[in-house]
Amino acid sequence: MTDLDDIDRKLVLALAADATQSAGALGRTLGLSQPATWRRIRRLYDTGIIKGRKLDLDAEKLGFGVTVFLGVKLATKGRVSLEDFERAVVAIPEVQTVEHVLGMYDYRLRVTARDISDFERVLRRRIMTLPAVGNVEANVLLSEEQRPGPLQDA
Amino acid sequence: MTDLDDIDRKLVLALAADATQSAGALGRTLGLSQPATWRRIRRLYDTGIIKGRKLDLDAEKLGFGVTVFLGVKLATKGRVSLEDFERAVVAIPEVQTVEHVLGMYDYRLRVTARDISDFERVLRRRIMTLPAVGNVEANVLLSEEQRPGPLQDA
DNA sequence: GGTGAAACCAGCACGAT
DNA sequence: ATCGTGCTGGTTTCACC
Repeated sequence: MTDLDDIDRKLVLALAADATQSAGALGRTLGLSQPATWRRIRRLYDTGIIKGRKLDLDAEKLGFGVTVFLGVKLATKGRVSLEDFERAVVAIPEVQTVEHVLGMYDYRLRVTARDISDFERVLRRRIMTLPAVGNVEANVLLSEEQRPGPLQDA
Repeated sequence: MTDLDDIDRKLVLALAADATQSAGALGRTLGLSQPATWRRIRRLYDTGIIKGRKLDLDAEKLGFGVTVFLGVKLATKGRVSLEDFERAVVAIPEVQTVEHVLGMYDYRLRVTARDISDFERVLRRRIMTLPAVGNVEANVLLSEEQRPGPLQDA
């Protein structure tokens, strides 16, 4: 962990809500000059607290109307099984996120497809044929809401 | 869905990989002038295909070392139950994502905490006391990988 | 889509507190 | 150690063709 002062925390919060804001605009709302604000942001990058900026895309408008979360339990799980599975799963373009987890499942996948029949194709031809795959459970995404996270009152 | 031409698709792909790139730099690699590139990016914003730019933060460096996915099954689920649950759950600062899903669970929550004992506090005092909450299943995040998504060959 | 230009911003000096 | 001022080159964002 790295400790941040009050201003850094406000900067991270403001940028987390909208990373488009400029250093000058942020500084104005915080009562800081533009270079001072910029230096703090750069320091947040340099220390790795901010890893980068990512686009927030509308999957539906891009033609991908179906998002499904898959919980995958491996049938066998030595070191080789995990590595084989991970290598194979990241080669599937429809897989957006691969989460290695501990609990009822071994992996959690976020899969996106054009429609339900497209998803069936991905499931049957790509997911079910993954090495060492055991039980698979699916949850179809209806709606999603992102929250600022626990930093707000930290 | 909105249809994009080849250049727009390349723009979205390039920006999805690194949203820091300038319109000028992108235009140079695509053989387009800087304002033309910028107009295309702005059109992607205006049509809502690009919803915004978000920070990619290192939760661990911010002092939140534990991330847990919770699958929540509601005990009762009329319209009121869903609304009550959603209203209560978005008020918990540790909840980063609320996903309404169809399948074995009704909701999937991404919860982040400082450590395991901090997570236990959130689970016992905030999650388990949510209105209409039934069965809860947990998966602890070990590692996570983001992929570009299926647009690459569309 | 291109060109040109204005306003703005990033990024780096230097000096002050 | 960090802020502020002043500056330069690049970027955004507007004209108009």
